[in-house]
Amino acid sequence: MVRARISDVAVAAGVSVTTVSLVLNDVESRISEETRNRVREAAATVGYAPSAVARGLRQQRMRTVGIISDQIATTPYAGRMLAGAQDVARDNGKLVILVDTGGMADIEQDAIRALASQQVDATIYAAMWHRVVEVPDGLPADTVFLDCRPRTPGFRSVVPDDRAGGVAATRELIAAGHRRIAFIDTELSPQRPIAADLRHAGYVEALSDAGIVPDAALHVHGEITAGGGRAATERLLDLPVEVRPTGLFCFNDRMAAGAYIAVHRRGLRIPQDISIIGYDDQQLVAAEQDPPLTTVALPHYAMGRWAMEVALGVRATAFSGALPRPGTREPEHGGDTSASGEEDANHQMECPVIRRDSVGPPPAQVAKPNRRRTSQHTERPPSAAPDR
Amino acid sequence: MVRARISDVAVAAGVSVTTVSLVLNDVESRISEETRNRVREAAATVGYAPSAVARGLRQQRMRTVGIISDQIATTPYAGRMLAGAQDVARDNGKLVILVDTGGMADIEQDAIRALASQQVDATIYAAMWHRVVEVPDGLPADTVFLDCRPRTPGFRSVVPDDRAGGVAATRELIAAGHRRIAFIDTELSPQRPIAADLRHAGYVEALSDAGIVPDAALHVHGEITAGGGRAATERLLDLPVEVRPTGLFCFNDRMAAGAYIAVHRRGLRIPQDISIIGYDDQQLVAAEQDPPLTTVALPHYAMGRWAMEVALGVRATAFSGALPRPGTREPEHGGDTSASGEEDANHQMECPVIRRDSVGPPPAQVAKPNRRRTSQHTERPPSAAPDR
DNA sequence: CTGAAAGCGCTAACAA
DNA sequence: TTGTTAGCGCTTTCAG
Repeated sequence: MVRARISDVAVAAGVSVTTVSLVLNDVESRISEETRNRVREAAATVGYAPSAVARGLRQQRMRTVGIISDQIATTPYAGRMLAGAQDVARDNGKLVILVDTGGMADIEQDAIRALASQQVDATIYAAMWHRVVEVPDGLPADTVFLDCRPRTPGFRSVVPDDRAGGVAATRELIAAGHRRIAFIDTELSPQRPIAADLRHAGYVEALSDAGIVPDAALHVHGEITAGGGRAATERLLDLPVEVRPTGLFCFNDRMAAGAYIAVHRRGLRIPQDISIIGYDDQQLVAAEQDPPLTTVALPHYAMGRWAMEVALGVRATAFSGALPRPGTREPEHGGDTSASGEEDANHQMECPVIRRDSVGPPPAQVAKPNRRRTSQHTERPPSAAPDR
Repeated sequence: MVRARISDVAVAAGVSVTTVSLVLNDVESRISEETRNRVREAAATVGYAPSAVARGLRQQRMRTVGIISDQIATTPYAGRMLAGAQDVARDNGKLVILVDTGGMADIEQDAIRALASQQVDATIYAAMWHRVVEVPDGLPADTVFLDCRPRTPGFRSVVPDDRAGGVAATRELIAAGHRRIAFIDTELSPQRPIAADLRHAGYVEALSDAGIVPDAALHVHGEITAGGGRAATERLLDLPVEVRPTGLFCFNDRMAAGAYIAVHRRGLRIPQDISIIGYDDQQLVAAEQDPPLTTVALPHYAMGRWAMEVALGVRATAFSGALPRPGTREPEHGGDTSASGEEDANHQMECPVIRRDSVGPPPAQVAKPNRRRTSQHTERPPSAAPDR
């Protein structure tokens, strides 16, 4: 069976192709209702499916968007990012062409050429974990970066606000009453994720805000695995009891899972003896720890949506006006309907705390009694010097 | 800057568009080497990028393949399937258009229409976990089903061989010396995954082959979560010691993680006191258990490859000849180069056992001494009562 | 060895 | 209210 063309419908309906085109695309209502029905029936009976290719060639707009990603496979939460982008694309009548480059530069170049060839309406460059990326040659100027920040400025991008997340995680522990809070960090290798620095900065900021001076002994490092988290935690638990942390902020859930193992091996309980907070809210690991892990969620779905909304021009950003994006408006969708107004072109998305059961108050016997507790009322730590 | 067309290249090179087309597509070498170079230079200087859309319209072949999937986001290992498909597509010069339907029938219909409209060369219908699916109306007859089996026959499909995987898992335990082996199954709900029945069938088969009669008390059920696995395991551990299982085959790694918790809570050790084997080889959970979990891997990457190879016709199957797939051969790739020959159209892919540290020999004291053990020397535990 | 020209299926300017 | 027709950019047949 061969594809029916628009002319077949025209013949079947006894009208011209123009009429068919007008009717099927709901352009103006200058065609009589009767003709419209006749055309629609004819289209149905001949089994007409319009060719997006021919339409695309004529209109120079394919209604597709390309997503170039390194490593779709390696990270389990990458899917949520794609889902967010996908959903927005669908709501705007676009199809997604996905290319996984495996991080290889030559494949990346092929992908860029192929997408240009396909005349995609927009391009998203996605990384599967928050990092700084080199902008590949030939990438369209209006490309939106998802979960990564381009080294070259002038592009729109969205990344998680890892610093604020680090603040939130640390505050969660502080609010529960902890003062000795450790940060279980990744190693200081050159490929260290920038999220590590940001989360650590947030940790320091939150401590300082609470008048707690960060203790270098409580900043430990390990591989980004459960094993790494476990080893680092063991070192922390070896500390003398009066300096040993009562709260652990782990770089991610994977390391937190290792911390659980170390803590349980010592016969300590979570959160009665020690509180733990993770990061990532990784599905199938955070919620299924014993007890369920309190953590900070990475807003993958929301970031995917943001990137696609910006790429399609349904959400304005600081660069939107400056960028050459002609003919992208969808007449039938009424243009910019997002009331969100203009946002920063480099967006940082909030990482919400997911409260489960691994954070509680610190054990009573560890809370060092405050020596000069004369008329001390509010949270004023003895260690905080009034001035320097 | 406006796209350069082929005519721009022709003008720049001082030749006709025909020549440019011939040169750039490496068609016959009837063009002189000198002209070829001139054309290539001209193309480079004007920054020519051919339009896949115009080419597609002319050739009626877009070199794209559509993948329709329910739920790309929900399962963490789905990515590997897409990666497999993606890699094969790339090696064959195809681009992947991915549509996530979220399992909604109306969106699915839109997706099918949209892909037909895009004139994709092939279509893959993927589920994110092994199940039987209804074939949606309008799906092309040559669609390949990935990780699911269509209810209507006549389509090509690939799924994991869960029965053989169940056999392999159970044999792993039997080979280590276990005789009392439990199967921690999912619940018997109507939406029960077919993998559960298959793995259980494999379990029964392996036991029978080893001359062990399956004990109904050792077939327990729970939710497909760590909590479900934990509860089921606790029931098993409550059994009198002489009937209590020494080996646990869990429906999946998630439930196995729950089994770990239950076992550790009882103060038992893995694998010294009890051996555990999972299923799925779920990244970031199986390998990071303490001890690392022995499990059966789901061959997602290989299934993704298989589906794409079959969809593109680079791998033959039983239905290949019968199906109407005209004009799909790639002249430049020399057609069918896969030496694998004709395969069954409904392929079952092997699930390999991943050996880690959660399976060992059963504890000696539990091994009921064989009554007629006349000349037995090794491993005779003193605590074992000669008879009951 | 190279070029002219038809046409893939559709939209949209212009005519009627 | 409807129809004619010129392309969109490319490949490919057929002539030179």
